Amino acid sequence: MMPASETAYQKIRAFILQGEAVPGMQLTEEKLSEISGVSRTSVRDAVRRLENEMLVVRSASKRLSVADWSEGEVDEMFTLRAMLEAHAAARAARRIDDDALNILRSINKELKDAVNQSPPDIACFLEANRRFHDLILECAQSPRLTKLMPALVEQPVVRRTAHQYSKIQLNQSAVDHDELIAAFAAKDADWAKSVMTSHIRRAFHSFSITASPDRL
Amino acid sequence: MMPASETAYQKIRAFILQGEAVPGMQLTEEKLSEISGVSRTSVRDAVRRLENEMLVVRSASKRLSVADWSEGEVDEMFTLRAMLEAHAAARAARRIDDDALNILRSINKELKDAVNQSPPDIACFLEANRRFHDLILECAQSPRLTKLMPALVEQPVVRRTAHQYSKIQLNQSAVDHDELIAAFAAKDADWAKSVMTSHIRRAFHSFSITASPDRL
DNA sequence: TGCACTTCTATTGTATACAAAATCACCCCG
DNA sequence: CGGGGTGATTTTGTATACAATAGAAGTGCA
Repeated sequence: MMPASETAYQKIRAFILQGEAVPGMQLTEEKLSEISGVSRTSVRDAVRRLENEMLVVRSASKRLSVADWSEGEVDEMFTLRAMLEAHAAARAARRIDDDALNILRSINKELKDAVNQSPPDIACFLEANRRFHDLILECAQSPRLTKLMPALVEQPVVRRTAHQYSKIQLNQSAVDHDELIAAFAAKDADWAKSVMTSHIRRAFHSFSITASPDRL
Repeated sequence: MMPASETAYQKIRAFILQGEAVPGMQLTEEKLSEISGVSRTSVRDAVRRLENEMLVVRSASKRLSVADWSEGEVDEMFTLRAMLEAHAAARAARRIDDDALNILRSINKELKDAVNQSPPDIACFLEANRRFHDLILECAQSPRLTKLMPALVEQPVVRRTAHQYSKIQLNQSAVDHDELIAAFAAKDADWAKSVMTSHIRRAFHSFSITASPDRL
């Protein structure tokens, strides 16, 4: 049996990321308790975690709401994420072993398979993409980096775009990943860093373009 | 009256940072509850915050202990801090106004006064230093950066060195701050970024040198 | 009508009691 | 003696009840 606070965390997180919640909407602990089916104590625990990931925010008077970030703040998020993931890639390049390298290759194969479905299997793609980046983070062997990253990925705003990626963009991701793998295989930290920076920043701009219709 | 969880947070934090706790030492919620004089509920709240700042860590079996980082992890911490504070300085340079600039000047004056005492007033220095960096962070206007920084400053390990700064090192900090202020006044983001990078990395190496005797 | 003041209600904060899980100490059996 | 299991003890997890506080709604007075 999963701990109640973990249940609450996952349910609330899904509630926020999978579209049932609207950015800016108010949340009460009572409501979240109903949604997740556990007591407020555990909900509060879960909310703490979500606060750190900046999926929910607390107003001056301690009331909770679903995070809603301005365009400028989304820019900043991608900038920080690019900095930190690039740094992680550089560290990983120096530390990665053949096992991890092979796992990366196999994950990226899954990712390509997902892209080549018609239509592309976005859920699978996102899942493989997540595992790919997570493994790199693990190879970087930096507990601090591992702690900081969750606040920079999977923001509420991301869901607006997920299903709008074009096949070309999805393919480009796979190509980027291949080049990252090459950089890792060569143990070239600078190369890995550059590729990762481009990879994240390209995703950012794809995001901006495909997301903007939402704001029209 | 301060909220109980805030009381707990401050007391436990002081307990860890001001030398009563030993890195690696085990902590129980019960013990922390006694130390802080509030119930375990509030202690758990406080502990969550401290976990995010990575001042305490949780073992696989959920037991708490005072964080204890390897040399390599301290290096990584300073590297990340240098990256993020430099980024913050660059943003601040583009956004800072005359009011904030003047406050920075006045804080740095306090800092210099503390250094010029005989012996230098370290507590005052650290306090002014903290406010200086905090104000820059505020001027950077990046909620994410603000969220991430606490995990990169005031680590348990820092206290080993605080009182070992030489007057030369303290003075160099004041000089760095002056140059930062100049960069801000000129709204030169690149300049500010470079100065901040040097500032943090110099502190890191001063730390390494003065801290190493502890490890002999 | 406008505005302060005062209930009343909704929401968060805290303590306590109990449940679950992990660790430890001990004992039994090989 | 040593290993494994079993019961006791410590420690963390969760729920519930109640307290404190913030927000909303109403009320009376100028």
